[in-house]
Amino acid sequence: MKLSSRFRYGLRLLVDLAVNYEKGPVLLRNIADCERISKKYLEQIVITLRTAGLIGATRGSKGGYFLTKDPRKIKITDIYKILEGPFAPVDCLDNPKICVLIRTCATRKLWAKLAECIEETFGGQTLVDLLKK
Amino acid sequence: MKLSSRFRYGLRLLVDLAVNYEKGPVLLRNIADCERISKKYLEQIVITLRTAGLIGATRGSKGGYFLTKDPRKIKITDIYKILEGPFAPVDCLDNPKICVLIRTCATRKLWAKLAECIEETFGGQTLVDLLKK
DNA sequence: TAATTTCCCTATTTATTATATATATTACCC
DNA sequence: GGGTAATATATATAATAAATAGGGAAATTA
Repeated sequence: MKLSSRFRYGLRLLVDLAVNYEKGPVLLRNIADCERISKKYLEQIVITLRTAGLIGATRGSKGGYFLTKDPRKIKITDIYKILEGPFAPVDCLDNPKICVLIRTCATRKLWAKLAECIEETFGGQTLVDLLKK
Repeated sequence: MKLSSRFRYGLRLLVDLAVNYEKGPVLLRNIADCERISKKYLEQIVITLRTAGLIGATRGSKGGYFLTKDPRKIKITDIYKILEGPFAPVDCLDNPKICVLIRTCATRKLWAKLAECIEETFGGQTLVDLLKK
């Protein structure tokens, strides 16, 4: 089980924005260089985050991206849901219909437990909690 | 974060073998039909499990696959390592060299915590623990 | 010997991930 | 207003991984 780089990159981007919170918008180019990520890939990720309302943008010179709310109020679990999807490690947990074998499935409970544990690991942590290190 | 179907299928296959433990070898064809999995894909998975020493096989008519040891002694974590790989949700946890940003990485600790939690979820559970349901 | 089944090698399809290209739109500043 | 710098958007391409498929060799049973 690996985290998607979509989520990893997105999270790091948000950390960068958190550092610069209230210091004005941050250039995507800078983040891409700093984090060694393709700027074009970041653009895609940024769209998702903007649609979700986590970040805003201003265009033109002196433009860039910024958090729309206090990083103390942005939970890691929210970011996870947006970029990584549901916590369930298998699709059939949330959509029992897609599996014919639900009744006899010996592993279902284990997957549910796994989903819980992942969510709990993030606990109530927010973006600022990541900065404290 | 999703589990690979490689691991899910492999685990279900092992559960089937556990049910038939000491009742003689099980046909791959039967498992494939039962579990609605491509037999050819199962063949690949089975090779890995056999190489790892978890299962054995006999060819020819009346042949098939079987567990090489008591299902009470086969831990889920072992199967995970064989089919899914390390518990770390990112590669840089086990191989710090592959990432240039280790020193400044704000998320590293979180990933370590996640790896632990995944391992602990499986706890000491074995194949038979899955059957009890 | 014939039937059955694993074993093994290779090819193909499909899906996901990541990067690249090109153009349009917006905002700032002189 | 015009130039420049940045995001916005759509699409194409490349790279990688996941899953399926084919065919035949080797072993086992009867």
